[in-house]
Amino acid sequence: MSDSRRTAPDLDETDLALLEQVEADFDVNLETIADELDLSKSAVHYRLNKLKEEGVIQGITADVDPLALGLELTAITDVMVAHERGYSEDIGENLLALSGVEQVYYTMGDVDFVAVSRVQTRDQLNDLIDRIVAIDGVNETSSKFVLGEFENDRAVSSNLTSEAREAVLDGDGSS
Amino acid sequence: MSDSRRTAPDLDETDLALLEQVEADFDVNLETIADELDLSKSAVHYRLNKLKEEGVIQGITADVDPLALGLELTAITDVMVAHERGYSEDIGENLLALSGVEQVYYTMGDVDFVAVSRVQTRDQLNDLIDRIVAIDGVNETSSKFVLGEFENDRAVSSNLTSEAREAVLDGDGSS
DNA sequence: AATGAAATCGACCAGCA
DNA sequence: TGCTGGTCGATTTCATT
Repeated sequence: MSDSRRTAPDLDETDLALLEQVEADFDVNLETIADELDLSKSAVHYRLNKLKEEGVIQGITADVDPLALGLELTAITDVMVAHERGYSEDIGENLLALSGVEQVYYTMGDVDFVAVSRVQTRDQLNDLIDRIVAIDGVNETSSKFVLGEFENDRAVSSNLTSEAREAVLDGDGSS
Repeated sequence: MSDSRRTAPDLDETDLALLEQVEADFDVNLETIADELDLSKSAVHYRLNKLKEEGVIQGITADVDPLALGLELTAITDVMVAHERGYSEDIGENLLALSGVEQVYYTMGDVDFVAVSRVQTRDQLNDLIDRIVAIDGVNETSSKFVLGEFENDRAVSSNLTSEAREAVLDGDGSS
């Protein structure tokens, strides 16, 4: 389960602007970013390091196009489990461990888990659903086929409501 | 809608291994990767460039921890729309445009869209759902609260079944 | 597709506001 | 604490094979 970081660091507007930049594209000169933000290269570097150390930036990664690997079929599977025990964590891990499963959410309500999967062929999809059902504790599943995706490029920082932005900037200042 | 690339490039095992590396962590020396793959730095660089040009690598980005921005509440919302027209695309865009919405899937079945959202407070969540319902064409929604996430770090390349790996490596060789 | 050399960029340091 | 400017090592680029 994601259980990242304890300390909520307070960020200023420059940090937010920087995050928006690098969350969209890190494959540029530091100088380009520096110009954009009216900062020196060193200052950008300094802030980036801090953000990494604080865990705000969890990592720098390459984004791979699933279609380029032939993963043309996407499905969303609702998973219902037998509710007796505290096995939720295990079942979540088991779901995620299945190859093809990209993301697993543990949810409140009638549905216990939502899994997003990508595969190449209908056979693989069939097989994957079989493997989900075979997990110990899984009672029932219901899958939706994904016809299209609208993606935000995962831009967390550029996707805040104005209230949310303010709340981020209102650090408690206790550092 | 994601409609990325036309040409399905054929990749070899080195490309796949390289993708797995950089998809997990790009914040390292090229030499580290080169050592890992028994290649020269230049060769690594050459292949990375090719992968970027081919669109296999869509970009290099910083991954920001939503929790660090106070986005502690995640919801998955099923959206049902009025089915008369071909407005699906518009509705998808409208959903994604709402701040707080991170990802939108267009699905087959009883549910037409699935939206994943992140916000800081219950008020923001309430407000977001109101804004979803207010979109023209949206009929009904049903939301699940997310208690936990199991994430694959979005590692597309390291998440292939053995069949899928083989299918990727069986390029048609037409380049 | 891969190499090595030349130009460029980023990481780090000491010092400063 | 956050930033500056400069240095050195690393990376990108390009001509060459």
